[in-house]
Amino acid sequence: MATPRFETIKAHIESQINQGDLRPGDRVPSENQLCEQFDVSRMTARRALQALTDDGLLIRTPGLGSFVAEQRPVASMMEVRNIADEVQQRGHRYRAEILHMESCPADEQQAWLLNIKPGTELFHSLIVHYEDDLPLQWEDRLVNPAMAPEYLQQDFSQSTPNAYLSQVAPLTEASHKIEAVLVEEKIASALDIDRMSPCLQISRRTWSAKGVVSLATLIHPGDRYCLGGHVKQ
Amino acid sequence: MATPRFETIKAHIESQINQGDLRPGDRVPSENQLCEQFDVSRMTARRALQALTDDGLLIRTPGLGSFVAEQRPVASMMEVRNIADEVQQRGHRYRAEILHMESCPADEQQAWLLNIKPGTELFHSLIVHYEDDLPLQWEDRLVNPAMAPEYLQQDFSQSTPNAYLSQVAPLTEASHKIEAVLVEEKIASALDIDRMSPCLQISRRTWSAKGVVSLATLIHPGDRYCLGGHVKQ
DNA sequence: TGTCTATGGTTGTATATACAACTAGAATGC
DNA sequence: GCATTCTAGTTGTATATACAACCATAGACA
Repeated sequence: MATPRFETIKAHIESQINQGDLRPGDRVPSENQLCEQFDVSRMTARRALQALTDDGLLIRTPGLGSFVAEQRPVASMMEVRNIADEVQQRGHRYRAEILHMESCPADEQQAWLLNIKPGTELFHSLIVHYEDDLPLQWEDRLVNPAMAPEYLQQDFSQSTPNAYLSQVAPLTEASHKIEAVLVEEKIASALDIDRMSPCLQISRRTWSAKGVVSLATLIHPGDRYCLGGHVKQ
Repeated sequence: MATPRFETIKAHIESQINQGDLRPGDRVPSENQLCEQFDVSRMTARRALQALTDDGLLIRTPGLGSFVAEQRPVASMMEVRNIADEVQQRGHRYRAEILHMESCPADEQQAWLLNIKPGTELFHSLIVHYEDDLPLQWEDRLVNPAMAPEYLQQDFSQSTPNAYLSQVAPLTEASHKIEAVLVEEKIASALDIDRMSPCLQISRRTWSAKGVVSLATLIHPGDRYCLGGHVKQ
């Protein structure tokens, strides 16, 4: 039983939604219809629909049926977004300045966080992201070399580490911490702000199926960036 | 079938975890043990355990059993949490100082945000929340009087507006904005911080089934509070 | 015409059962 | 003593079945 049957059914419906064959508001086959279509028991069909509901793709109503959710689930701010896309979606020009990019041995804490042995070489990048000519984000990132061996060879002037890493090691898990901080002089000058202006600091650890991928500290000037989100139910 | 049986079992285990009868790492009764204990079928017991796993309270391993998760899941920051519960869960004493509590006419913008007519009387509260004797949150809240007519009569020295509102108008939707800011002198002194120290400001609009309930601005000293979260898949 | 009552279809809950995959520890054989 | 095999217990998947709660529609009835 390589992939469970309910996963197959789930994937089938999910792809129909993604490809537009099923549009928001459309009715999805009922549990019994799926039973016949895939030759499974009702509990199995049900499990597929339930999983899609948990993911926010479907809305099920007793007596009525299952329908494709009107609003695709809003990217919670927990979702790891790509700042280049964000900037371009706002209609501005994105560019990045790479300050630092090298391999260095992991100290005790870094090793623990990345789940590697202390002293192992890890990758370190330091990048400032710009919206037009205004610095928008300071990105300090440590990368588990086992997960992305080619990391240092990438060109991050146009793409972003985020985009690259999600390609080579699709993330399955992430933890975040969000704080308001003041920053040291080096960062302040890179972001072109006063040392006394408050910044939003996001510390993020990401996992792929095989383990910890990366450790990132993202710092935004408080007056140029905020996090937003909208949740239903 | 008022409350499903699996909900009962889930609640039972959840309370055991919350009360410390079951500690992180502890083993939870197996599916079969729960079957006997609650006189239900295995699928029902299983469903309770599965729900707890989805909530991040348990970790289940084939061949081994189900165990209380080491890390209590951090509420997604999208989730509207009750600061009183948060403080008490950390084992500290919660108290609140009510600075202001009255009804006043809605101006243009407030009316638009609360979806009421300009000039309508709305409720306004200003509360500082303490962890032990340290100010932890400045809460400036506007409430749609149609949703909670008794709002001004409540005693918020022990409970919180949050808790009260979620009782009288269970929320179905919320939108958030999170920023890093500096605060004015009045707020700084109420929070007992320097005017130059960065703060985390959360602006939150909440809906119930019947419409917009409330508009809150929450301000936390940057060095005393942060938002955290962990997402899987 | 309008109201009420079945009826069929849907999801929600629950049971009893079966087999597969995995783990730890005990029993066995060398 | 050591490695291997077996076994009991656990979770994961799947089936077949049953009844309850809910909804929209069609039909009966006034």
